[in-house]
Amino acid sequence: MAAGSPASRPSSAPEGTREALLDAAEDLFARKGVPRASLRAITQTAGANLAAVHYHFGSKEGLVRAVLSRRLGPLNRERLARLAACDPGPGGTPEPRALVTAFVAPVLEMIQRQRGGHAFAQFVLRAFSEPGEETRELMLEEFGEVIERFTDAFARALPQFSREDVFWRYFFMVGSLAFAAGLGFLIRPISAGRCNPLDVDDVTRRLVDFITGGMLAPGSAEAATR
Amino acid sequence: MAAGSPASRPSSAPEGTREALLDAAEDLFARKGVPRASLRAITQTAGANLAAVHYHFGSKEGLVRAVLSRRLGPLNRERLARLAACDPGPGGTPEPRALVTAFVAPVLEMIQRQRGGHAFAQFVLRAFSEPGEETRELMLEEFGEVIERFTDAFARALPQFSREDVFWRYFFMVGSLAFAAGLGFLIRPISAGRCNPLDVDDVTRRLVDFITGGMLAPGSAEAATR
DNA sequence: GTCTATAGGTGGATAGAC
DNA sequence: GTCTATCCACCTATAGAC
Repeated sequence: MAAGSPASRPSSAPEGTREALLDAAEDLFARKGVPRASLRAITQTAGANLAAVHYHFGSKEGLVRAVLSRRLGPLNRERLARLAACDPGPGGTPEPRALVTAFVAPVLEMIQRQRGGHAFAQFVLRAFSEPGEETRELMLEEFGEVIERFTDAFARALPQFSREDVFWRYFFMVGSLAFAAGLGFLIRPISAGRCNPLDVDDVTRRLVDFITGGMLAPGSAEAATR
Repeated sequence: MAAGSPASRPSSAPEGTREALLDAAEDLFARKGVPRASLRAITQTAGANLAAVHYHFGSKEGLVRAVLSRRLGPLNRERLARLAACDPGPGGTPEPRALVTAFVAPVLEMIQRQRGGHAFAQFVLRAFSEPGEETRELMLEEFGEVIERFTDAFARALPQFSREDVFWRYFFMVGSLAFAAGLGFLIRPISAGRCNPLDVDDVTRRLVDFITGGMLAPGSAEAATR
């Protein structure tokens, strides 16, 4: 075991190359942005060869998609599982705060627990805000079921609102979460160093408070019919 | 007038080159992202020469900074003016909803009224989420006074909350606004086409409803002292 | 599956004439 | 202030040996 350390033999773990590439790509995409993260830097970090990217993922874009899917899949499955757990069944009315927590908490916990979680969250926000259509299509595929199931649940939890209202509020919820998750460190300069973004339980509680208040807020849109 | 159209004489308006470069850069940065917007494409769109960028702005990064400052300055002055208008003076308590409106409305109105406003909003969101330190520093300089004045006003409007609470809620407000302003079109796939992001008055009302509800939400963070 | 070598293209930046 | 021409670094992608 001690002799012939695997680290010195890049080709000793053929099945590890793909994962190593994904790890390195995720880190570099997040830290430098996709356009500035070169395949040379990625393959070098992964201890792999430049051509390996094209063998495993076809292209740089394919690598981007694979990096996103790898984490978003499990994350959204976790969300759906928590949603199912707080659903009282047909006829019942789910608790709005529980729905918000089921949506928000898995993201912030991933950021805290998984290595590179914060960088990944920032990467997801940037992937959304990038102009290219392709990445965004993948994202919407990835989030499709979550959107459908959660907006359904909120519609039942908030019967006083129209379906349109629910979609808009769901959208605002996504926004505050995405911003807080990807750019949480900005709270430091904003608060002149008085707030700590690293206390994830605290941030989760605060964010759930805020979003729940927003979801439950009385609507002026319908009232102001003119 | 008809003879010798200015469009065919790029050098006929020497003082316009700088502004033309800013216009073209803003559009291309927003639509393609900074790294993929080449100086060649920018100068060609502006009807200027490649070297003009380095003459006027020193570098591509200098051009980025100039593009951001040009719009953020007036926007934030407008916010501060509206904030001053809804401040009842020392001893008085400002209306939370009015503060939220003063913060949010100028952004959405700019998006609607100014040419390229939507693209610019998306560009600002991306500038925040980009890893580079330099751009973010400029942004925080640009927003510094707005942060200070608005958090002060909210602290007076919401005396039941600690200063820390106010900073966090201000941060969440920025998140939902930034996401809604920069990625408002995402409401279409989310709502399966049922919501319209182009009705700015409607969006403003909905967003102000949501944020105001979040700002006023009872806090569980302090209560749960554990 | 992994490697080397290279093709083929584009980028930001600059020198120097006008 | 504006232009042309060019330098040099870098990128993605691929061909073909092992």
